[in-house]
Amino acid sequence: MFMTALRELELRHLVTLDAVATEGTFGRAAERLGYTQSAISQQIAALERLVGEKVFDRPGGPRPVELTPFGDVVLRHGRELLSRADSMHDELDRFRNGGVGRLTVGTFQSVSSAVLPSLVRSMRARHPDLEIRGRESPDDHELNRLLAAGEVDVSFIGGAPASGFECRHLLDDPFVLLAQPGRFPDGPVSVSDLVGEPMIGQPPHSCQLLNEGSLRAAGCDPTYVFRSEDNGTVAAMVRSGMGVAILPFLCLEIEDPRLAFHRLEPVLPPREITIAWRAGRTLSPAAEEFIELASDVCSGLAATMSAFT
Amino acid sequence: MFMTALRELELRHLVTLDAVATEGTFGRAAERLGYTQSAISQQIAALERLVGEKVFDRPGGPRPVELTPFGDVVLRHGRELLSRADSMHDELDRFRNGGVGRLTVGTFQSVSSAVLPSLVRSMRARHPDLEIRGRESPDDHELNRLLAAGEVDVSFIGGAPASGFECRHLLDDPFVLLAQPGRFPDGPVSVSDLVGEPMIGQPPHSCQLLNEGSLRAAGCDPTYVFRSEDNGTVAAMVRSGMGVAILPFLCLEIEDPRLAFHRLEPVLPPREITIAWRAGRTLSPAAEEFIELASDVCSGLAATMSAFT
DNA sequence: TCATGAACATCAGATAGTCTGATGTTCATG
DNA sequence: CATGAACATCAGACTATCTGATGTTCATGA
Repeated sequence: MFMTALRELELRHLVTLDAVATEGTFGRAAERLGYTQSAISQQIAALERLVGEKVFDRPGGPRPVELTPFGDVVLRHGRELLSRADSMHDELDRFRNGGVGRLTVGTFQSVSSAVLPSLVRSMRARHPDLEIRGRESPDDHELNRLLAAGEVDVSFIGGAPASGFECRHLLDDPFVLLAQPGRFPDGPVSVSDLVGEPMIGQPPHSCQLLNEGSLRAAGCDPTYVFRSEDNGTVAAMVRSGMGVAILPFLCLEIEDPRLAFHRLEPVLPPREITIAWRAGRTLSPAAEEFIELASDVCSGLAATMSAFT
Repeated sequence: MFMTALRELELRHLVTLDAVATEGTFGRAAERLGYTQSAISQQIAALERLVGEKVFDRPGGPRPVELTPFGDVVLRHGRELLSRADSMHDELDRFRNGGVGRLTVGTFQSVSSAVLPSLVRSMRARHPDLEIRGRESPDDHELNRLLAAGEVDVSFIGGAPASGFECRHLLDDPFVLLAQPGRFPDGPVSVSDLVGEPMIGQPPHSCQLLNEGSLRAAGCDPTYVFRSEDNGTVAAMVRSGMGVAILPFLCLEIEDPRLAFHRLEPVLPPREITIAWRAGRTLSPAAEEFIELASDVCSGLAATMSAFT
């Protein structure tokens, strides 16, 4: 709760006080500030009315004015206020550029490992003073909640966002089959060949639901013998021969020789990776730029991916 | 030199921003601040014009407004500005009371030893946060110069101050004769008895000139065989029998049994101790109070002195 | 002693900003 | 679809501030 006594104080008054104290006379201060002497006289009078005491002694005649001890106190505080206002102005400018502030991003595992590293590196390189934070959750609903609550400014989402959000499509992430090498011949595997195959998957949320739905639609009602949140665990289970897995491409460690991956036929509808924000809310320039950069990085990623699949 | 861009910013705008951000709606902010909703709307619009961006997202309909990221930056800085303005207000109040600030006092040796200790103790007791400084000089001209230059706020002066100053009389400090015990019979000594007597004195400035002039006027043209700035040295020379000295009473260490002091007849015009400040200059409340206290302390001292002489 | 000029104060009028009160627009809710 | 909450806008009154002209004070120098 802020006081009421100086509510009518304007920065202009303090700028004038400073100018007069620096220049020594009302006239020169007027010249410096582009006012007339009369205006300065009236402004100082207004300031004195506001603070309740004379801030200058006017010796009269052709002698310059001089700060009173009281005026000196006002001036010292006034200069602090002005320099705070200046730094506010500077920071607003930098903020308009995306250069300062805090950007909190919602994300989930595969984006965190495949997209964020280079994206954050680019943002940091452009704006070293921007504070970038992340909140990771495997669950789209949770990410939507964080976004709605304003706990994150933007969030990657593995699918279409809930209503009340706007989003931008970044990437189609195809589902691929993960199996032991030799379990299937090289090349695409038909969904019908998976009927009855024990499967490893993630807990039933977000893209896992999408993928199970697609499989059923394609005529394969999968049986899950193991579910884990952790993609590494899923891969390990597949390596051990416990079953096969269908995962979005971005979840894979494609260099692992102990695993083979196959395209599926028919192709399942891919997981769509988007970045979302609250509808109607003004985004910070940093967030706007982040979205642009994310789009660029994902385009690059899409090109790399199409070389693999 | 302060920037120009936010010169039209008023603290009122920031108070309003804070109120709306806290209350959540323009209407409640209006109620809190005693305005109408329309006024709040216009003030926020003015603020947005000044900073160049929207500070609130207005979702429309019956939903409350919400800060934009930009508005959040403005608010954070604005609150700092407001709290600075508050602390300025507080300090001005304390200053009006004499409680803060710096008070620099010009002084000379006998005042420093006889008057200042208890005076400074009283001021400190009343105003623990007031910073009290002193500048000592044996020469009234130097003290006047310090005063004129504003290097001291008030100054004790051993006589009438130069023109351009106002002063307050504090004390009449009588000149007394200092001699070896037995050199003169107890009681008053006639000035005529000092003719031809070798004398010890101070260098020819300030009260020393006053005292020599008075002696000559009383028919005694003194011969100085030793001059020292330091009253201790003068006393030592008298003790050693080199001569006698005429000094203001306040310069004496009256407990020294190796020295006798005598009133003079006729009584020489006393040294007048005053406290001076620049004419026409507003004094700080602390300085005003210091002058009052000095006056009190010196009244007490005058009573003590009259018991001795 | 007096004219001069520097420096601040004051006044009147024009202008611009801000407040109030009434009215308009938007939109979630039932 | 009517209601009501919430912000925007508008007109009019009022106030503050600026300009330009004029007044007052006072150190200086002829």
